[in-house]
Amino acid sequence: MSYDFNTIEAKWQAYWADKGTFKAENNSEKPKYYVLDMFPYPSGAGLHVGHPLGYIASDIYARYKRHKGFNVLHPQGYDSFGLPAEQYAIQTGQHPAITTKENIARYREQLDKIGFSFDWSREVKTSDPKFYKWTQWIFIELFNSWYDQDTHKARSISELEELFSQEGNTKVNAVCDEDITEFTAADWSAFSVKEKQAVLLKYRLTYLAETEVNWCPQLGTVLANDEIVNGVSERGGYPVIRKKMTQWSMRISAYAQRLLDGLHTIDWPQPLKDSQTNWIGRSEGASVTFNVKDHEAVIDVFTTRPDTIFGVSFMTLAPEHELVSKITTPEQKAEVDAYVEATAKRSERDRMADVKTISGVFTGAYAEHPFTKEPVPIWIGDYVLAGYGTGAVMAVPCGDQRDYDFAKHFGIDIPNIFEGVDISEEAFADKDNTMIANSDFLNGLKYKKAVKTSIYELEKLGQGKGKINYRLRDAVFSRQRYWGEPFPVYYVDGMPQMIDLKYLPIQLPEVEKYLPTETGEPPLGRADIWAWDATKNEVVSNDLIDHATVFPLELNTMPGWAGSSYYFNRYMDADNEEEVFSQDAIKYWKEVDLYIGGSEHATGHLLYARFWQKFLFDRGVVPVDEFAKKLINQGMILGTSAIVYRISGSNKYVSKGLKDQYDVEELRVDVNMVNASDELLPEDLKNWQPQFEDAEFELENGKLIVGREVEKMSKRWFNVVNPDGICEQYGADSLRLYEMFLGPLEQAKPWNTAGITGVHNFLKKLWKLYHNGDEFGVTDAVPIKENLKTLHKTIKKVEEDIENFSFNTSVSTFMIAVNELTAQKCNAKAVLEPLLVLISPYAPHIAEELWSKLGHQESISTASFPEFEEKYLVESTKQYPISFNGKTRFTMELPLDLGKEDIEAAVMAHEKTQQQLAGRTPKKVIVVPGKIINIVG
RNA sequence: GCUGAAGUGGUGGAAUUGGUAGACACGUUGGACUUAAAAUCCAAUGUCCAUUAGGACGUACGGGUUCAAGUCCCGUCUUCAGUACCA
Repeated sequence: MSYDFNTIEAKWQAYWADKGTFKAENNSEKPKYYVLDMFPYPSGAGLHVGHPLGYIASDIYARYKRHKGFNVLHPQGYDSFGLPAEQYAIQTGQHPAITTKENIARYREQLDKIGFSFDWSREVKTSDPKFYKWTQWIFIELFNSWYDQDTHKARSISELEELFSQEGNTKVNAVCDEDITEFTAADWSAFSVKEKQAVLLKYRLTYLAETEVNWCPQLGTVLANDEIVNGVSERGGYPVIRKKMTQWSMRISAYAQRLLDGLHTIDWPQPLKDSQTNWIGRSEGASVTFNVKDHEAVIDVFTTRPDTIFGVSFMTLAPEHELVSKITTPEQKAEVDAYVEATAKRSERDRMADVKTISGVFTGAYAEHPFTKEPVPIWIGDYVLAGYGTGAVMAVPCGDQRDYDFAKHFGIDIPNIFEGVDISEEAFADKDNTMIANSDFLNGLKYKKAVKTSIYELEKLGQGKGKINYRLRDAVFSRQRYWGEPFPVYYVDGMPQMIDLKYLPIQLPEVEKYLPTETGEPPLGRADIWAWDATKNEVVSNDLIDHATVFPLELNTMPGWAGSSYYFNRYMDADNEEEVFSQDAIKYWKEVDLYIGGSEHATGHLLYARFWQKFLFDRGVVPVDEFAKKLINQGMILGTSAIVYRISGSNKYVSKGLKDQYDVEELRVDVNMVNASDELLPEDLKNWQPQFEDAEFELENGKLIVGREVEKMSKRWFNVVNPDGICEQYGADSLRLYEMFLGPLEQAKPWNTAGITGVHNFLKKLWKLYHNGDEFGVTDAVPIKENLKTLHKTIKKVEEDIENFSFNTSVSTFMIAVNELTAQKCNAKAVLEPLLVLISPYAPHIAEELWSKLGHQESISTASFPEFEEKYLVESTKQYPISFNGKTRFTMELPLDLGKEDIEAAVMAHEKTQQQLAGRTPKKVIVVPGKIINIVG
């Protein structure tokens, strides 16, 4: 009976689906364990072999944990709102919901073939109204909250109103907009409803604000910082410009410090934590206020080096700074205007590409040094970024290289305030190893002391204070797109109003086209039925808008990260229609124990999800403030492209070894045509594409050998390998084993289909081990010692491997075990039965099949992982006495697979042992089979 | 520039964390079986010297610590990833 993997796999996949084998219960005697994958965006291209890598790893771990007696939650779903479906809709008119549905069906089919132990009864789709009802609800919760810096948590907005009516806003220490004016309790009660709403909006955790945004004209939308790569849009690579728009924003900056602190409590990869730390960008320093001479205006700057304040010889404002137009003198106006205009025109990309050119213009205005009262010239320069700090710097050329270069370039003074330091060539940025000089009260002080003293003196003057600045900006939450969550928001007299949970979800309206309108409004501006009747509480036709009872609805939609910021919690109670999830469910599952996914989400999804989790924690919705205890980034699987060499100007192809004799062009060809020896059959190439029909060949040793290149798996390189094909040809178990066998989970590694025969042969050998010819061959024979040694060594190794997530080495361990047991002619059930449980997480289908042949009625997933019994590994005790010439000379720890005989043989065989042992007791003996390597001590 | 990770056969990668370097697999070569192919099985496979026995050298490069270094320390080089005028 041969190993018929296609039949076996189809049989068990149907069995698992039918019996609901992997359905998790929300209560159990067993301890819980939650294993999660980052849910996929269902793209039209389907899965390639790189996509399931992380899913296979998490599936192995989930199945392992079930064997270890845990109640395992292992769900899957789809991040199904997004740009590609919308782009496709714009081009074809096809509704994105239809495209998305088709893509999901295709994904599901592909996923099912690999034999994952997902609990599909909990499936979520972010584009499903049943799901985005709760996305809208969380948005409303954010709207109804503010951040209290005294208690370090988000609180209900009604508590804030209470505070305002009792004591105004002067004592409230909230994270809020900067343009807050103070008011008393009396003022508050005198405010109109609209005025109150306007004030509260400045405090809410999600708020409307005129913000300068990254506008991408080609995509017709706003992009978040993490959606921009090298100054162009991540998707499409289109240029991005700065533009002011009224947008919803999320006050994530309120959580900057807690997002940093939380990193210490979670087991995530260090590089990922580092990039979040950099992204949040905490820096300690001081804010300093400079008065502008002959103006009412002041310039606030942030500096990390208040100790160098006496080294200030000029100030620089970002060209976009609001004071520029106010303070520029008439003489300088023309030059300044020209410069401002020039920088605005320059795209972000140009500005980044050229960081070396120094440019700037003097405004003609002067600020006053807070201590010396000397005039400080005010310049503008594009090396100062409007988006960081206050968009203005106090320039200390002797201590900062950029200020130094600027000063040199424009011939500005470079006063030296460092003791015994030469600054004739470059700035001195080293904080330590010097003392401050020429600085009045700071003279002779070292960095730390000087910082403290300078802040103290600034505070005395009322012109500065210690400050912690974060690079993290509030996150823009509006997108001018169709295929996203609609906001549950309508506008009365220009003020946003939330729609009550009772009437959610507010579903996406139908539109004729998915493009922005001619007047530049988002696609929802095309909807005819998109107004809110506040009496009937339903969406009605725009024609009915009367601004008394029927109002316009928000036209923007939410960004891609909205749904992915809490979906992991929704899985816990995915069908709940009353609540986002029940408190019972969330208190039982609490958080994700193991989260596996790509590192590209470091500063996007993973930061936003942590932010929402902390918010929901503050509001008592979730019991823990970090959503994932442990996270692993799986490495990308790369493609191994195949290259043929065409003699330039001809249609003749030469084998790789001959290419240097000619002037050749390289052409990528479909990797699936190439065999394990890099050989390509000329016939296959001729049949592949019409351009090769008449191809001629020059072979080496009768073969056409292709060149290889490792690069990202992509259609354009013809190096995409599809998992369905692999499953058909070798089976899902082979695919699963091979993906693990390729190398360490976290590492990037190239795919090469040829190598899969190794693991495939292993499965065939495994099958044979349980069979005797055509008969099932497992017996009740008593296992011999060697059998047990092999089994227990394998248990120990595999368990260690899984706990350490080194899945690649356990595949080798299985191969060794099966080879050994085959050589030992083992057919003992006592060995072969537990061995199946070990292999089952990796190759579940074959394990189920053999398990049922052993007479089990239940799925192997209910079996418990075998215990490792040390006694079969070593003869007696760990400290084993070694006798020599009839006398016990020393005891030693035995290597795992060595017995007493091995050691004694080694000792006897070692010529020098007698001399070495004469008169001393060795501390340690290094022994390998048949040989003593060294005696120490 | 900064931060992080890593350099081991023809290839992917092992190495109980300081103890036989190259497990396991691919590929290659030879052999068995077969009319043939596929499949399967057996053997060899780091480099160099030697007919053999055996020996020398070997984990990017140069030093060091140690009875013992791929592993620890110092210096150099290279590659990959992330980030970038952050005041």
